[in-house]
Amino acid sequence: MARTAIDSPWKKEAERKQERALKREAVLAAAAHVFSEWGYHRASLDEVARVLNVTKPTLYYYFKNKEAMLFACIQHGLDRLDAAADFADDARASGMERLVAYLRRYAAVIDSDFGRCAVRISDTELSGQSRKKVRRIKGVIDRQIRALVSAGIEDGSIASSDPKVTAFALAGALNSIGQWPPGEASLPGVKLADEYIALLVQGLAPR
Amino acid sequence: MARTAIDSPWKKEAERKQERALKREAVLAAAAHVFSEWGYHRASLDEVARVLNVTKPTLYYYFKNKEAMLFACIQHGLDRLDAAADFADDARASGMERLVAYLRRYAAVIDSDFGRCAVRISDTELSGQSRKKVRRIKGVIDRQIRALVSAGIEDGSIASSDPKVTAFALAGALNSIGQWPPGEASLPGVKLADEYIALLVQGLAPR
DNA sequence: AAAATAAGTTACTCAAAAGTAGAAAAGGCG
DNA sequence: CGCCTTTTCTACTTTTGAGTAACTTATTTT
Repeated sequence: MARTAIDSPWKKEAERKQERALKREAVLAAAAHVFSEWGYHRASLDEVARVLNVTKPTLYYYFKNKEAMLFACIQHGLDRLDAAADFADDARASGMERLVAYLRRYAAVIDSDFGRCAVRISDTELSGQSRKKVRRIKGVIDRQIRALVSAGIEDGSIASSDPKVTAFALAGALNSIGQWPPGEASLPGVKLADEYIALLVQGLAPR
Repeated sequence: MARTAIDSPWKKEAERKQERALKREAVLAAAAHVFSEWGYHRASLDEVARVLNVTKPTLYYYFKNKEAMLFACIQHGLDRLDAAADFADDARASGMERLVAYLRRYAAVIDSDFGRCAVRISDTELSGQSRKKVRRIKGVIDRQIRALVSAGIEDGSIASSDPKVTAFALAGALNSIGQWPPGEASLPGVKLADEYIALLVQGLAPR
């Protein structure tokens, strides 16, 4: 008779590892929520713990320290922004179409706790190596946007004199969505993002 | 023989009051510089004092506490943004022309320490009455932009479906100029602002 | 010259929040 | 059961920086 997978102690260990990973993620989500609401310094770990119905030392069982939590939050947010590129890889679409698809996804990410962390909290809060990593990912994202702008210029779907500045301006405009205090908006995030993007695409001047 | 104005004790008192006011302004400028560079919480008053070649208690001779300094910085920045409206009162100009003039001035203010303080530091750092005042001024500025957008819609120089959202998006896009770390820009602030504004006016789509 | 006032300093207190040591549950496993 | 590992807690220590008390020095006024 074969041993059942359920009875295997190895399985149990994997399960526990998974539970630990889930709890770690829960800590991270709570941290992202509190950080993005209060800012990094005003956010206390006691508050993060309270949200999770645990005590502060428990958090330290999952993360080395407060900065490690912030780094993980920002990195996760940036990774999701980076992954927005997957929405822009339709080879048949024009540069403009791909850019707009990218930006819509980008805006959706920013309208989340991790996105707000990535966009609103200065990377100068991080020290040394972490800051370097964050800056690298930000550079990757910037180049993604720039590449889409350039592609649009090439195929004639976008007019821009300077892809670098345009990319920064686009990111900056969308990032400002993350500044809206939740509730102030009075518009669902997606609707708001579409209005922003429409402005950026069409411009203020009548056509 | 008449007593000379120079010997008048009253004159001297006025002079001293003026010197005190100048010093207070110097403290404020130093605070704005340090706050906008490090953020409110990471900025220490010891650092502000060091910049001025004095010691921390001296600062308390000019301001009640750290929050009062922040409030004054933000208020001053917002007042200058508000005053940008003076650049938009040419009655012969179209709504679009007046809006662009306003935005150019707005961007110039943001590219200063006080502007960066006003735009980057969350008003949730302030408590009670101060926050209320700041929010009021922000509301005034928002309505100024919105009014210009509406005027442009009326006279046909601006195309927009929603002045409220458009005003927010414009402010958000320009505010992001304040996020550029000084030096990263590699462009003089004015040039950068003009590129931003050109994008907002013309849009990405070719005409 | 003496008194009063302004301006600034040294040397502290105090509070808040990060981070830690070590005990205590909780649960699996021989 | 009794041992071992994992997880969490209580009860601290430590650090940082805001804020203050009380003294010193310079200046002005009477």
